[in-house]
Amino acid sequence: MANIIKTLKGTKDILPQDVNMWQFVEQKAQKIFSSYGFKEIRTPIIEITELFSRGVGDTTDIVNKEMYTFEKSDRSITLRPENTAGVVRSYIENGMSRLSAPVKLWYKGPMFRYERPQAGRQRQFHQVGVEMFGLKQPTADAEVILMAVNFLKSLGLNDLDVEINSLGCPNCRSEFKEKLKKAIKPYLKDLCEDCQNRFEKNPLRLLDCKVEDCQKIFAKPEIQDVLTSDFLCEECSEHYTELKLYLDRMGVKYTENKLLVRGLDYYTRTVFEIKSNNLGSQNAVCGGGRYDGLVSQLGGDETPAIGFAMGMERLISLIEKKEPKKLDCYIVSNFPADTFILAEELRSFGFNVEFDLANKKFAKQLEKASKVAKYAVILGEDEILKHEVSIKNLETGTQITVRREDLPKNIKQ
RNA sequence: GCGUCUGUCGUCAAGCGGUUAAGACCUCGGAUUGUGGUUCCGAUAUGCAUGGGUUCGAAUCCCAUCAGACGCCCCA
Repeated sequence: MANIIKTLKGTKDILPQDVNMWQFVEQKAQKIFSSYGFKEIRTPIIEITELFSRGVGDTTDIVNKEMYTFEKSDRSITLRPENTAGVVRSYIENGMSRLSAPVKLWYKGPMFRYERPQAGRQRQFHQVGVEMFGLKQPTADAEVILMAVNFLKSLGLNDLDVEINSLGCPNCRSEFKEKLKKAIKPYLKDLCEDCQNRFEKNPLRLLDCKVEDCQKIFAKPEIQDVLTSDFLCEECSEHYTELKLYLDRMGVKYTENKLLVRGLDYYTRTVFEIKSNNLGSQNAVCGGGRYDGLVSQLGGDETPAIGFAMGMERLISLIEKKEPKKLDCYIVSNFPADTFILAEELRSFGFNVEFDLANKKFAKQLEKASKVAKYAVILGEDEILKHEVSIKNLETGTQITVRREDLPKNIKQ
């Protein structure tokens, strides 16, 4: 056992006994997102590195220190750390701006980030997400948030907190950033190391620092005044107000969190996050927002867009474990040639069927059947001669013998 | 990249310087060559993450490495 090969750090096998949970989430995603007119898209897992440095943002941790990047044929290639950039690339490359707006897309698949694993965080992890292109109206924001909430409800997750905020547009946001920096600057040297970094890189992130001394400084009135000031320009403010109106009318419960700042550079105006109290410190199951500047930044026409991503591992850890399904039938017989034929017949009716390929004893076969199947179909010498089969319901123990052609209608799927 | 804790069979574990390395589950075989899920027997770690060290003696103590869990940063 010493030299067996193991999965890489931060990666996991999804074993057969857990696959049904994944399928459950994927099927719900397919069903709910389709019901809003979203179409699935599958983009490559590897992309040119530039896509992410330009799309996700040079200053983000994701691009700076978390990407799996390698050189191949003089090109720098990267395993996707998220999928918005890839979907935007595809939208532009395939001329989807010529389709009638909105263009609604959803995806699922693995993402890769070189990080230290912890609860709810893997190096290879999986997301389901959606992107909607071409609509600047807050109705789009409302539909996307509503759909996220309904998707989570369909998984049986009802007690999650939805938080929303508006970051404003590039104009009003940069004004706000300057004001904030001006207010904090006098105290800069007293802040923790992380905060000092954030001050330059992303001043909005300063707000959620957990260090007590930093919090004390941020609590000062002159900083609080800036924080609570309404910095949104008229248009952004209207957009945000209208979104809240729709959410209220739809009965979506949310809290406004002025400190909510998504970590990726591309977000504008609406940002939102959906959190659970049962996940440990990585408590967001969903994060998303509007990114009106990204399509043009990646070389497409000016196109407003909004989307979200959810972490599948986090979702699955919150939903109740489901028992894997049993086989419909296990055929018990010591006549393999006849059993092959019977098994194929049953399979053609849509049943899941297995039988013993090792010619084990009758009792052993029945024991196996009771563990893996709902029915044991017994095909012995007597049955073969009379052109019959015996069907044993393994839960109730009752057994009947029927003519062979009547077998399918005596099995409940 | 930093911090804390943890690594004994496929799984869950006892052991805490001298044991033949408990036990349970799973798996396999038998009691039981056409009737299972109950029961009863039996099999399955020359091995304690890996590599060094301390010791007469190490799964037990020390160091390093690797891996896992959780937290920080950041994010889904």
